[in-house]
Amino acid sequence: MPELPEVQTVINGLQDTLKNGVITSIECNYPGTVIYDPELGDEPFPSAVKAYERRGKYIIIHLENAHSIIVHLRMTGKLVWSTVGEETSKHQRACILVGDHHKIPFIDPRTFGKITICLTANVGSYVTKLGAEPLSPEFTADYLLQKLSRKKSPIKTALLDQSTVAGLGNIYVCEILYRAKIRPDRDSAGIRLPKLREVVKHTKAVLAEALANNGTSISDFRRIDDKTGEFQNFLRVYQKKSCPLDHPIENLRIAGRSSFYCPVCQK
DNA sequence: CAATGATCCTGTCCGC
DNA sequence: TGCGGACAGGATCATT
Repeated sequence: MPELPEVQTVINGLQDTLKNGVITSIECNYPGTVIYDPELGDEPFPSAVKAYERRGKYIIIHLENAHSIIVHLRMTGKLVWSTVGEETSKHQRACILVGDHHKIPFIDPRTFGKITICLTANVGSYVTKLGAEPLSPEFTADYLLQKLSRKKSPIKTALLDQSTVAGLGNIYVCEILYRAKIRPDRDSAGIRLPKLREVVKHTKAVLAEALANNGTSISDFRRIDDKTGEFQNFLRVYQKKSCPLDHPIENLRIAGRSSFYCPVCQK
């Protein structure tokens, strides 16, 4: 499940491999995976990469010719830097062709991932309703208090909502709430400022640690060279039987999502 | 307007 | 060994 650290890891990989290379075309191998904005101007390819950007879980590749490519990996998507001629995965849903000799297949068994091609000026219309970037100075306890004070949903659900904070998914929210010692089913609005400071502190810490470890590979996530990340080795509650203090972990279903937590450590 | 539930989809795992 | 069913879940859409 690619979340912020995994998405950033993919972008870091693109910066090391694709760099400012020329994208010659993007082929679509599964209906609906590649979306062309109706306002698209001229033929967007070929064009060299100008810059990379991440917003929440979106990978944004800006091209020199004022077009942009927005990639969302959803649950099982991955991009793998490859050489033309390498065999094609049966789960390849699209393919970014680079120069004359390279390709970046978009492999996504569950087919939820999307690649959108649009004018750079229109990127905002696809990357909408996103809250603050959790690693930015904008993400503070005061910011969270303002976002959560009127919410009726549990804290777990509120943190998964991309309009609260952009880039968190199920794994990291479980880990953050464990570190902040908050039960996932607690009422968002009832959490006071000192606790929210803990949430903010641990959010930034967990994401930074995961980033330093190239993300979490629970199932499908892979780096651009198809290697796994390493942060799965440091998870404390997600899919665990017991927490680091040896208390049994429970799994609560909240808003249809599994929520791993320690009933002893989290109140 | 906000919260909830269904939906998309396939590989994997479990029980019988 | 095989089969049916539950499960995994990010974002979007429809419904309450």
